[in-house]
Amino acid sequence: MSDKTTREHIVEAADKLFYRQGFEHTSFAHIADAVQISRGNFYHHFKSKDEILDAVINVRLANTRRMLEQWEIEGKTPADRIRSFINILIANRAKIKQYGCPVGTLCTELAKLNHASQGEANELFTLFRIWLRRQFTQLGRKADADALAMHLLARSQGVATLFNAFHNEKFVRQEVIQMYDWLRSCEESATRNTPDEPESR
Amino acid sequence: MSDKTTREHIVEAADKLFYRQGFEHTSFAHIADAVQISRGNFYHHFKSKDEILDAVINVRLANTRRMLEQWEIEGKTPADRIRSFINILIANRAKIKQYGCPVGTLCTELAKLNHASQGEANELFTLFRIWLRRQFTQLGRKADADALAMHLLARSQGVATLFNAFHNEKFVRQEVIQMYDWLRSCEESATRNTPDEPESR
DNA sequence: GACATAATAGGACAACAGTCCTAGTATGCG
DNA sequence: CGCATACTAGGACTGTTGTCCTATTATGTC
Repeated sequence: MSDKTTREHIVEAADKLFYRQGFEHTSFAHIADAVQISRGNFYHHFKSKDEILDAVINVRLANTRRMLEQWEIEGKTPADRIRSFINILIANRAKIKQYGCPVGTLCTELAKLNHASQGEANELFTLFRIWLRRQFTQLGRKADADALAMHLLARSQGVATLFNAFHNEKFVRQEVIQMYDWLRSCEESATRNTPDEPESR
Repeated sequence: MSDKTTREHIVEAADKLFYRQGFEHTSFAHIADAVQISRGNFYHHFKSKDEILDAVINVRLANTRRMLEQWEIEGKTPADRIRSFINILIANRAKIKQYGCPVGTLCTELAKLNHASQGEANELFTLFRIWLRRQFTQLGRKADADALAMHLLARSQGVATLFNAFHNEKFVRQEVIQMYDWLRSCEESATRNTPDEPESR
C-alpha cells in the first residue's frame, strides 16, 4: 500500500471516482477525502483538475495497453483474442451494470463538456480499435478489418449502455453469445476466401 | 414564438441545453440567459432544478410518443416502421455527431449522478423498446421480439456513441446498411417459420 | 550539521452554484 | 373599480467549487 507514491494514490482515487461519479461531479474534496490528504497538498502534485484528468487518462491508456498485450499473449488464435474483448462484458458486468463502460462514459461526458482532453480520452477507443483491427486482419479479413473492429466496438458499447440502464443480465449474455456467433461467421467467410493457408505465422 | 408560455420556453431551453452540455453542467444562469428571464422568475415556475429535469423528460417522452405514433401511421409494414427507427441515425446525424444520442447520454449521466429521475429517463428507452418489440411481433417474430428490440436498440446506441467520439460518417452509413440487412434477414426467417399467413392483422 | 528542496497541512480567496425572499407589475374576476 | 392572484425582477443567502498562499515538516545532499 505504502510503496505507491502519493501522486499514484491520487490518480488511483481520481480514476475510481471519475468512473463512478463522472469527472465533473467529482470534486477535489472528494478525491482528497478518498486519499486522506489535505486539499492544499493536492496542488503540489497537480496544478489543476484538468491535469489530474490527463494523468487518469494516461493511466487508463497504460492499463489498456497492458491488457491488450496480455490478451495477445494468452490468445492462441485471433478469434480467441477477439473473444477476450467480447468477454469484458461478462467479466466486468458488475461494474458496467452500475457505472457503464469506463471508456464510453468518459468520452461521452467530455464531449458534452467540450473538454480539451476529449482527444486523449478517445485514444482509449482507438487503442481497442487498432488492436481489434489487427486481430481481424490476422483472421484473414484484411479488407474490412477496420469496419469489423468498429462494428464490434459499437455493439459492445451499446450493450454496456443498455445494461447500465436496464440492469438486465440475461440481455448481456444473449448479446455476448450473438457476438461469438457473429465472430464465427467472420472466421468462416474468411477461410472460405483464403482457403487453409498453411499457418504462415 | 409568443404563443408559448414562459414555462414552455424554459423547458424548451433546458431541453436543448441539457442535451448539448449535460444536465449537471447546465446552470440556472445558463437557462435563464437563454430564455431571457430573470433568475428569480425561475422559481415561480419550478421549485428546483430537478423539477425542470422532470419537465424536460416528460416533454421528451411526449415528443417520442408522438414520433412513434407518426411512424406507426407512415410505415406500411412493420419492417418499414423499424427502418424509420434505424434511420434516425442518418436523419439526426449532425446532432448525434456533436452531442450523442439524447436518450443514451441522459441516462448515462443520471446513472453516474445516481439521480432520482433515472427511472423516468430510462422510460425513454422503454418507449422505443416496447414500440420496437411490437413491430417485431407483427413481423412474425413474437417469440424473440423483445430480444430483437433490445438488440437493435443496443446497436444504434453503440453507433451513436462511437460516432460522437470518432465523427466518422462513413462508419454510420455502413452500420445503418448492416442494420437494414439484418432486418431483412429477420423478415425472411420469420416468413419461413410462418409461411404467408393471409394477413390476419 | 547546514541548507536546499520536496511534501504536507490548512486556511483564504473569488466565483459560482442552487435556493429563497421581497417587492414591484400585470392580469383576471367579482 | 377593487382586489386577489399570477408573473416578473433582482438581490440576498449559504454552501461548494477550483485555485492559490503561507507556514510547517520531512527528506535528502554536500
